[in-house]
Amino acid sequence: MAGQRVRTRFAPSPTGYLHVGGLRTALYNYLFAKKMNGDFIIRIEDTDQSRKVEGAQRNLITTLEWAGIIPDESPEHGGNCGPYVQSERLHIYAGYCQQLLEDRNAYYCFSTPEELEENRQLQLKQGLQPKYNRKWLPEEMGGSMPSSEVRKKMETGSPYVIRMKVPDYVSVWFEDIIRGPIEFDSSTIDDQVLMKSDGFPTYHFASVIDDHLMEFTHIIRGEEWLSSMPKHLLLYEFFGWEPPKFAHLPLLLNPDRSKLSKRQGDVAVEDYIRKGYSSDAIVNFVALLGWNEGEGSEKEVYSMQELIDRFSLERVGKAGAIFNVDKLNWLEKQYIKERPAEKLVQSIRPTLHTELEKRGTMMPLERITSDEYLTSVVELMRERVGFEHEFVTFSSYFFFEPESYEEEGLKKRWNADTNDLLREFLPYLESLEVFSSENIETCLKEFVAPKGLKAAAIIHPLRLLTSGFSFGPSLYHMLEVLGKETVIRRVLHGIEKITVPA
RNA sequence: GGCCCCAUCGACUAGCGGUUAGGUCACCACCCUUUCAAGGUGGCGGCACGGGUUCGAAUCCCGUUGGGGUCACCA
Repeated sequence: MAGQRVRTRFAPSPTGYLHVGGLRTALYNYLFAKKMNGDFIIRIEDTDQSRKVEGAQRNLITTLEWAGIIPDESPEHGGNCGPYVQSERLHIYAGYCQQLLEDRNAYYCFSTPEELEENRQLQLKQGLQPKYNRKWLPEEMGGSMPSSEVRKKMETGSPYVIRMKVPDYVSVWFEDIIRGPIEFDSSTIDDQVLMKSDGFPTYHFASVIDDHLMEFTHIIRGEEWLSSMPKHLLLYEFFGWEPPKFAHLPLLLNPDRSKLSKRQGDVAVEDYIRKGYSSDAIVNFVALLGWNEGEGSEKEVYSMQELIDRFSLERVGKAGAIFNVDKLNWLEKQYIKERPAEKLVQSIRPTLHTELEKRGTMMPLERITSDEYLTSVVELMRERVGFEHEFVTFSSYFFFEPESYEEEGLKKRWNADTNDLLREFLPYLESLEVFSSENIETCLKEFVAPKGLKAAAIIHPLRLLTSGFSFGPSLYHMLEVLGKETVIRRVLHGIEKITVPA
């Protein structure tokens, strides 16, 4: 094991969308592998045919790649340890199962689900812990079932499962990278089903076989798997394999501290993508949910590369963490503030075009879709938006005429003279040769000074008429970007429309 | 209920025997300012409890409480 190349895996079942908890598990696996110059692999655990969802595999991988988590091996990328889909490895499991049977570490069980349930109820009624009663444990393995009975059932073609024979009263011990030593008593665990009656392996069996065959050095997975460790460890022992190192991650929690689940908010990564979160922010946020670099670091914003450089499993916490959107929102803003304008421009274009198709604009199309124009908008708005799409939706006045004027603003900023004042100011604006923020500012101040008025008397109404809102970026800069024509048109139109509040 | 895991501000966390218990988000106030943001300054707010060990415990040990996970022919 020493000196071996690190290999980690993310092994989702294709039953739906990628859960944010799954994203974090995948991320930690990825970060650890990359930090150690190793490989990160995706394996699909589709041993439950009934839960399989069409397209889920594709979706899982696409979403991970969106997040920047690119596998070195996967069903879609290939690799030397394939196939990477468990339903294509059935013959492998069958072989290993046969070995277990021969070594008397596993046995056939013909109990029906109804029988099992009945037994369970009975035990419950007697105040006992529900546990398989080992009815079909053969005589030669210490049970009470004669092998003739087993053979008889076999010959009649009765459906069966194969169970592992858990040794009585042995202590199973291992050292978790995150949690330290953990010990279990085998008497508390059941004779786990290894092979289901449909011929498919259970998770426990398939994952142990594959983890070994695919040569993973570290298994990093959610805490919900901690309690099945003894079963897995016993299997490694049966086969005489050296188990990999294990790290069980703390769970992601709902605000009420239960395991993060639907019905208490969004849990699918796609939900957050749809809302407009960037992979930068999501990855950064999720990485910090359970990990920090410690040593007095006060860094909050990490790129993927920085995470790779600094990640370590030893610094993953033990306690569950609540998925709190406030911090995510803040991170998203940090990234928007830092992101190069070209990138922002590029990413808002699609939103802009769909909006333009829907609404139509009075502004020159070539101008408002130009790099130059969009860059100005982005620079003016980047500290004021929470999501990239808000460059278009939240500040739509850069592209469309205001459809209404904020009522609160009107009430506060309008008086009987306002319309006349604006009408009088218009020619001054119109006379500006160069419609720059500096010129607009001087012009406005020179207009207002002799009247003994404050600049605010005209600043606020001007903002209201040109944007429809009482808030926004620096007025002079905003007007410059909008351009003389648009500004004059909007003011004129506004004066017509607005009647002075009584 | 059995087994297992966990426990520092509302949230994410630093802390690994001696700190005025630090940072970030959120919240509040002030400053900056034409508005809104951004930014700056400050504030609010925490070691679950009880026993030990120790000259000294947030830190080590035990217990209590609380929370979570898991007990499937699901993963």
